[in-house]
Amino acid sequence: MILKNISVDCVIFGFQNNKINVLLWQAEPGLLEKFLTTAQAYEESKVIFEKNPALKSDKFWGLIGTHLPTDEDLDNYAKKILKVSTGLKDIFLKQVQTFGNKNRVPHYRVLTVAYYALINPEYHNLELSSIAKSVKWFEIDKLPDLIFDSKEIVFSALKKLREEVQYHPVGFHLLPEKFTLTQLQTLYEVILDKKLDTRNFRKKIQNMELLIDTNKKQTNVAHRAAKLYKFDVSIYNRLKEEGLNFRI
Amino acid sequence: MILKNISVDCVIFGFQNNKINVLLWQAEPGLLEKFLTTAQAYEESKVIFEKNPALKSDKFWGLIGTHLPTDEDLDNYAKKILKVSTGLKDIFLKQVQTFGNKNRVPHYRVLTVAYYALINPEYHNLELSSIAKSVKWFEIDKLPDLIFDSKEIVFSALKKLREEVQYHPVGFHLLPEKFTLTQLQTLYEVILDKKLDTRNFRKKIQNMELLIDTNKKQTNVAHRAAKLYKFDVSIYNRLKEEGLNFRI
DNA sequence: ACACTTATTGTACTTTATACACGATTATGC
DNA sequence: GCATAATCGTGTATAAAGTACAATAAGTGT
Repeated sequence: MILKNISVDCVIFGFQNNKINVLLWQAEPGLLEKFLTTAQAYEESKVIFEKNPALKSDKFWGLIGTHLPTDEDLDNYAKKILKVSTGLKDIFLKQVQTFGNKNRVPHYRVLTVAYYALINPEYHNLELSSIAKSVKWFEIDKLPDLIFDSKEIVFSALKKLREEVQYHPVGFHLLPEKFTLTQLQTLYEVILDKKLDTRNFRKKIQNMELLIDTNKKQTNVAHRAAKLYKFDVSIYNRLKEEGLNFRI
Repeated sequence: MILKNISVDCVIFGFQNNKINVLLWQAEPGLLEKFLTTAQAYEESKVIFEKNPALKSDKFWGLIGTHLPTDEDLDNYAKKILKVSTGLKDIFLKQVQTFGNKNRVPHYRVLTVAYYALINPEYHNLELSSIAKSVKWFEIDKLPDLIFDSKEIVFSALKKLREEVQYHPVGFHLLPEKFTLTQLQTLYEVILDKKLDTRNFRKKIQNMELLIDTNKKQTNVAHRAAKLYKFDVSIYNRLKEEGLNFRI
């Protein structure tokens, strides 16, 4: 059984080509349910799709999500959706908010609990996902038309990420395991939409003592190779508890 | 019609006797609905109560809230609940998160969208509320047993308030229109659960240029009367946009 | 006048933020 | 092998903000 009035949608962020990207899909009736839940829920979900022509449109992209089954915990179901749509587990995932205006979706009443996820580009394995054919990355400032209020949800999630990144060490989930200081700086610049001073940025980061020099360097770059760093997990965990100040 | 799987609950915070207080009630079947919605919804809600003996218990206190009707916007309905339960409107109100574990409420499946509200003690007019007889203030560290996972919801809301207060000018909603610097400091001390240095606190606040001296003083106090301040609304609004840094 | 209670204020020191520019290193093309 | 192109990596001086700390002022009540 599914809860017809409740959907769970994921705003999946990636960081590619020095841009924030969002993973979207063209909803195919019942596709997610096939991998996530029971045959009955699959059928129920197809009925909902049939009744709502707007949902079937292949002209519109939307957020990856589906109705919540009665026998699933909310947070955990969001994790499952991520697993099915990216092929990955143990991804950073956080609830954004619940959208519940009465006319946000035509013809039927549904509340959407939105989550956002951050994906490390090193482990993008979309080929391994169950719905690989229907999904695609879009740069955040080049989004296509989105169905219903999905664009509002994306930008609410982005706003939340932007706030979060200033006080908690979350942005790091968007980086590969080993990364350069320039990558880290660019990530912050992109999320905060602000140019940062390199020397001051490095001073600040290094004062946190969060980074460990891996003694490795970039290879195959046509310029001076940058050092590669990784995170000190124990300090990372402490900062996650205590918060950090990255209002720059 | 009401959405049987969705409830909206409000964690209403007040600041009295130098303590954070929470407004709770002993749910009476259909009471809120009577004032909020249609006769039909009232009947439906009573049926839900009848089917779930735990909901009728008068041994337990709980959060003020009810099921969401199909024809109400989510955020707006939370506002209505506040109006009915406190007699006040234009109250600070913010969504906390949605709680959706499958077994959080016995015998039926319900997601709770939680909000928190901050009430200015000057305008407590609980006598004027429609459900005045069933509600009561409790100090946050002397809560009674709460029904279901309500206590978890209260502390999630408190955590959210505690985070919010460090970066946005929200705590001020808990103060009367004119207040002393000592009141303001105590408020921060209570929310952050931390002793603050008076001189440094005042320096910090006054650097924000947020306060206006009303040229009035406390009366009827058996000691030197403190000056009364109010907020500069334009600077308050600017800080609401830009954020502030109150990590002390 | 005196005791009692809370309000108000300043300074020295430490830490953090900001503004700013050039030599070092690597791959490539000639 | 050497010039070029591209990015990497670093230091210092100044300003701003945070921290630690305690005496005097202004009311009320007796």
